[in-house]
Amino acid sequence: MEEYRVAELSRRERQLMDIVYQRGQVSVADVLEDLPDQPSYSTVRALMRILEEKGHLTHEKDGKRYIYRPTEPRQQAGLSALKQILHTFFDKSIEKTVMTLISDVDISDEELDRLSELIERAKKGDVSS
Amino acid sequence: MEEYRVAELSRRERQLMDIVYQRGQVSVADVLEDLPDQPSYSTVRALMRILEEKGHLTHEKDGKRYIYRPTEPRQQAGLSALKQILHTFFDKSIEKTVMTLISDVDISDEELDRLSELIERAKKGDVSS
DNA sequence: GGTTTCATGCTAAATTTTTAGCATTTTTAC
DNA sequence: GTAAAAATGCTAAAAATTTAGCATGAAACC
Repeated sequence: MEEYRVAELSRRERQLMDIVYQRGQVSVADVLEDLPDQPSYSTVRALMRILEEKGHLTHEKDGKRYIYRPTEPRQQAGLSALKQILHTFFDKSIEKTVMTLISDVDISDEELDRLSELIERAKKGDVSS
Repeated sequence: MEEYRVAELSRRERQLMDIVYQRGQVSVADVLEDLPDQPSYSTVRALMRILEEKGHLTHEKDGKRYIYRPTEPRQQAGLSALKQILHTFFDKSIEKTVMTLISDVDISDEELDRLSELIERAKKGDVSS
């Protein structure tokens, strides 16, 4: 299986893969719906085919249309993306990253509580995700 | 000032901006050094100029060469990048994101401790970054 | 079954991106 | 000051990406 390397994707390809990962699975119509500018149906289909050729997508038939899914699992692709950002913007520091998350992104008290628990469990060596 | 929207960058442009953000400031030679494939000096310079035209970079003279910096601060650009990833891969959940960070990225016990403190302080309403 | 609808398959043109060459300018060294 | 070295400025070609058109095939409706 081809690994999902966002760095190797073109602008549009990246945009489509983001939609695919965000939705989990998509039809061409779904993708078109999420694109802020709307290229033609043909355009999107051509790109989906290219992404499939490159190994980033697979499809199966659902009635008369294709449903596309990423070949690399969401969790794994998300991890790669996070690592990239850690390296580029946060000196590979998880601390700096989490700091930014909890101070600059809206977060509820409940979520903070769950975060505490998460970290306490991690301290005890329970790192099941 | 032009906001740094990674989604609007081409493949190479993104690659260069990543190097700029990772290093903080760069000369053309620095960038060239960090590129895995090495295009010509002219090539990199042309791209830096384009990025400057688009408002993502500025330069100042250092002796006889240019030193480029991002116009948008690193912290802010990092936040945008994180938000994008949260949306695409983690259903906008900080919890899911941090879970991935602490379970799938190498992290020391000391770092976990500092993370705890960080979150405890945030709970008390201290969100200074 | 025939027709309509809605999807894909394939191809090629338009545009954008990426690249490098050569001229020019600025600094450095003598 | 002059020459050499090392940078930038500008331009245009090559390559890749993005786009859409038209042909074809499958499902839905009557």
